Formats: sequence, structure tokens, C-alpha cells
Amino acid sequence: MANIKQIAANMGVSVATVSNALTGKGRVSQEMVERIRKCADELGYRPSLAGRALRSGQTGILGLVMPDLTNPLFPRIAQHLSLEADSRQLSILIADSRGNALEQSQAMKRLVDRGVDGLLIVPQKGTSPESQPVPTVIINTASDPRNIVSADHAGGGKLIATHIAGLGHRKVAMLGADPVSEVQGDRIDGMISGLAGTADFQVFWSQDGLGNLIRAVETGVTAIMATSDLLALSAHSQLTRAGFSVPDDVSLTGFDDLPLATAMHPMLTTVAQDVAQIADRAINVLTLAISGESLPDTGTTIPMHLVVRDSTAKPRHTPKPNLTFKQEISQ
Amino acid sequence: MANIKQIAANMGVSVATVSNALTGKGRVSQEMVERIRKCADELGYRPSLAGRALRSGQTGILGLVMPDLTNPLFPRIAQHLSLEADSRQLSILIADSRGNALEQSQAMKRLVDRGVDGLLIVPQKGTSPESQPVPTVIINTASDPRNIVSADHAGGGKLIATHIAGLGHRKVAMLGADPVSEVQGDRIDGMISGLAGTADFQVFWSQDGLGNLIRAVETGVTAIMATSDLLALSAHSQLTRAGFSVPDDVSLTGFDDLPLATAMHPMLTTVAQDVAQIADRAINVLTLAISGESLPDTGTTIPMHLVVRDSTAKPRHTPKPNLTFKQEISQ
DNA sequence: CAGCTTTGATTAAACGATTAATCTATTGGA
DNA sequence: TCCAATAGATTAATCGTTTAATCAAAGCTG
Repeated sequence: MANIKQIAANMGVSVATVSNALTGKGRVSQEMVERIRKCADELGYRPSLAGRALRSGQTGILGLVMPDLTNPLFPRIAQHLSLEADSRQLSILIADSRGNALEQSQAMKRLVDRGVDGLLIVPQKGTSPESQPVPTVIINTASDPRNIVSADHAGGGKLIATHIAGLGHRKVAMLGADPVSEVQGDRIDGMISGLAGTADFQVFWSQDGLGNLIRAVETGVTAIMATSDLLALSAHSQLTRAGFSVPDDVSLTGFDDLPLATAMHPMLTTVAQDVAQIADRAINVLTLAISGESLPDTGTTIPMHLVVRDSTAKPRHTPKPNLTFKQEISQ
Repeated sequence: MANIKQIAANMGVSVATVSNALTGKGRVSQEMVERIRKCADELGYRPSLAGRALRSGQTGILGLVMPDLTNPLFPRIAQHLSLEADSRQLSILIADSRGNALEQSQAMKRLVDRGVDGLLIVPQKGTSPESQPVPTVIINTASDPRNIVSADHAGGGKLIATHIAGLGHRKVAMLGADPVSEVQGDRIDGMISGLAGTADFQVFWSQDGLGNLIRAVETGVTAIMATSDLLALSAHSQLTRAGFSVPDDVSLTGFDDLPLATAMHPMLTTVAQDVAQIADRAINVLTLAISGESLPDTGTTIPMHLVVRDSTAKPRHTPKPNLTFKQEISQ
């Protein structure tokens, strides 16, 4: 492996001159710069990141901590983050916080020990990652005060609920996976605000089983809004078993626009987040913070957009609002 | 940030003694070792990986190159790899080869420039990653001669086909996504061998559309074996549209056992790979290679296992084999 | 032409850890 | 008592890069 010293020896100059020529700093004659560049090319010189890191104190590596790498959204986030990082000559080290706050904090420490210049954190549900000795960008949801960038989960919920309400549904259900999750909470809050009082609603959690949800459909619910596509698929399978057809008997919506949304039949109406934009913003803010700027004290939320497909339709018969059913949240 | 020099100053000894005490090398009195350890703890000393890397030439970082980070299997691979790496004090840098061989080779180069000690490559379909200056472990399929570790895709295909044949199906179809993929090719080859001549079969590719597949069902195919769960979901939705019921009219199988396999209705019979074991083996071989051992000249294949659920059943009526249909491979 | 600035290069220190080589007591053996 | 062996520490070099400080020569000004 060629190093700066060998180039210097080859050219009969000092290492400082080579370094200056290659980095464009200091004072080196134009002619010398070109000769050194050429020589470096010929020797296939690649600067040692270790040497540079030692000298500069920066590694050019960012740490990414995900709550659970099997989260279906992880691939897309990782991909875009990796793309953005590449274009800035940075690399991304991954870590899994394995479902609990302790592992999350250990993962963060490991990455810091590794010498990452900054941290990108998608926090564990219901946790607030402690502050670290390196700049940290939290990717979560707008309602988290420590959040730096996020999709507008509440806005997405509002979009989908407005769509459902606009179709004329007057008795609807929301389906979440875990009430502890801020993201899902915000999505549901957004849905509620999107209904704008035009429909009765009830919230179900899949951890309690889907039986109650099916019973609700039997008693007149005409639309189900799930907080994830996978959950929507589960609901769809239960509805099918119970003899209900989507969207004829019940409209159904998801969240995130995963590949399965278009593989299902009917294809799922859902809401997509602009992961590329989130990644771009996250890396931008983080690199600025690394170079000394202070983190913004208020988070950016990236709008979501509605993807209307075949799983939503006008309700077959719009039942009269049932007052005993109104605004009640199960849990 | 505390460094070795500060500890040395604090204790009134030389840096060499501190280093020796902390790494357990050289000759240091037991008592001194303990005092130095204590002092290091108190100062919150973390060794600088950059310093160590510069001296030793090793970074403790492995590079992971995936063909497409949105590959549904990526999360699980990444998770287990990350777990195994952690337990060996290693970290994982990710890179995306973005669907083409050029980007794949660039990603590999970037990682090497970054100073990774070794490379884990899940190759782009139909490509053979060129050799790199660091040890490289290729995770692919057994039929790839450069492969070091893989799931037994052919074996998995055989398992599922044996299951289907055992149920009594005599006219079946395979559904793949891309004929260029070695993995899918091996899965299908395995299926064919699993049938052991007991059934007629035909192979379809989703890129040609699913119309031909449906027509095949209309003309008597009673089982469809897909090379991925997502593909199975697509097939299911088309079957439903065409009025066929699974598994009453057609049996359907997937591959990989993704979360959607249990969210579907009926729950999907599929085949699962032991990603943990693959990750373990991959990292083991790689770390050995990094420490000087030579790579095994023959790959290890990790067995898959069959997960029987509700999407497969005996055929309703076993049609007579149609000889014109026999052993013909479309595409 | 003396004095000053500018250009183009070099010297040497620094980053933090590891380690071969060296040095100094101390212990043991004969 | 003297020499050798050994334990326990130190010295100094090294990994590859950056950069402040320095220096020599050339160019410019009045």
C-alpha cells in the first residue's frame, strides 16, 4: 500500500509538500501539484483513513441506531441514508437496539467508542435516548420534543382520514399495534383530527387480538384505518375469514406503502413517507452539527402523501351514527 | 477524552506500562495492573480506535455489501450479522450496490478505502464480485463456485416440492421473479428435483405478468410454488380475482417466511432459512481469514426448513397428467 | 542596492496506541 | 561473594497524515 512517504521519496520532496499538494492546502507550485497528483495516481495511492482520523479527530463515519433492524421501514431508511452519506464521503455503521432501552444506550456507546462523528437515532418506542458526546440527530415523530426530523405521521393520518370521511364513512375504526409507540399514537391522533367530527370512531390494538375489530365491523363499522400495511394485511385476512369483502363491505387502509401494499388484492390505499427527503435532511443537519453548527431547536417534519388504490370505496349503506359508540377509545 | 498519556501522568508511570497493563501484554506487576485499571475506569478511559488502527493496521470494521438494501431479507441478515459482529467487538459498515455490477464494485472499493478488515458480500444477481485486497466472504447460493456460505436454496425447493408432491399434486407450476437470479434458479431446480418426476410442471416468471399462470390454473394446475413470499402474495391476489380459492382450488407456497406469511389469509406454507446460522458462519469464516487462515475452498450450505401452514392442501381432484404439458419450461 | 514581501519548499511536532529493545534492581544459585 | 537470571519498569520508534513554524530564494519597491 502506497503512502505519502513513498510518494515523497519518489518525487524527491518532503511529505509535507505531498500532503499540501494532495489536499490543496499550503503553498505548492502548480507544476509540482500536477506532478505529485500524477505520481499518486500511478502508485494507486489511497490516503489512510486511520492516519487522518488520528490527526484530525474525525473518522467520517456516522452511527445509525435502529430500534429493530427487522422493522419493515429500516431497509428504505438505511438505503437512503447510505446514499446520502456516500455523496458526502461518509460511511454508516449500523447497530440494533434490540427492542429495549438498555441495549439502545449500549449500542450508542459502542458506536461512540468506535469513533463515529455523529449519531442517527430512530428511538425505541417510548424511550428518550440520553445525550452523547457526539452530535445526535433523532428521527422520530413531531410530537417528540427531542425529535430533529420526521415524517409528518399525524399529517399522514389526517390525509387518510379525510379521504375516508370524504367517501362518506360515518362509523370507522383505527387499528394500531402498540399504544406505547409515539409514531402510531401520532398517526391515530392525525386520523382522529382528519375525521373532523364527521364520523364515530373506536381505536383497537392488535396486541389484544383482532376479534373485537371484527365484531365492530359486524355492528356497523364501514372502514378500518391501520397504522401499518402489515397490520392492514392481517386485518384483511381476518375480514376475509369472517366473510367480509374489501372494499365492498369495509374499506381498509394501511400506512408506509410497503411492497406488499401493491401485492395484495385489493391493492391497498395507504400513505407513503418521503424517506429520501428525511434521510437528506437528517444527514444535512448532522453534518452541519459535526462541523460546529448547533442543532435546530425545533424539528422538521416532512409531509406524507396519500396513495389511493383499490381498498377504499364509498360505504354500501351509511348507518345512522350510534351515540353510545361515540369518541370512545378502547385500550 | 482521557488517553493513555493522561493515565500514565496520573499514576507517575510510563505510557508503555499503562498500555501493557491494559492489554495484558508485557511484564507488569499484578498490583500495578490493578491500580492502572482502576485509574482508567475513573477517568472513563476509552482506547482510541484510530490510534490502535494506525498502529495495528486493523480497524475492527467489516463491510457489508447488499445488492439492494430494500431486499426484504436484508433486515434479518443485517440484524444477525450485527449481533454476531458485536459479540466479537466488530462493527459493520453498510453499502448498497444499487442493482448493478458497477456500483457493486465501487461500493466494495469505498469500503476497502475506508479501511475495513474484511468484506461480506451478497452479490448482485448474475455477477461475480472481483477479488479485493481484503478477505471477502460471499453469501450466495451453493451453485455459485465463489460462494462461501449460503442457505441451501435448492434443498429448500426440494422440501417444498416434496411436500406438494406428497399431498398428491400432479400438475404444478413454479413462479419466479427473475431468471437471472442464481438464488431463484437454485430454488426452482430444487423444486424440480423434489417432484422426482411424480408431477408435471411449468415455470413462470412474474416479469412476464401473471396472466399465463392463471391460465395454467384454469387448465388444471393445482399447486403453485413461488420463489418468494411476496410473489406468493401477488399470485394469491390474482387467484382471488380470478375466482380461485387457496388452498381449496390451488395450493400456494412461498419462500423466506417473511412477516407477511403469517399476516396473509390463508397463512402461507413456506420455507425458512436460518439466517442466524448463516450470519454466524459468515462472520466466523471472515474473522478467521482476517487473522491469517485461508478461506475454505468449498462453501458451506445451511439447511432450510419447511413451515407448513394453511395455504397447502390435497388437490380437490387429481387430473390425469396431460402429456403435452410435461417438463416444459417457459421463457 | 538595501529592505521588504511573496513564493515554494522543508522541518518537526502532533494525534494515541503498541512493542521491541533496553535498563535497573532484586533474587537465586554455586 | 560473585554472576546469571528474572521481574518490572522505561525508552524510543513506529503507524500515516496534517499543519504550524521556519527557512531560503526570488521578486518588488523606493
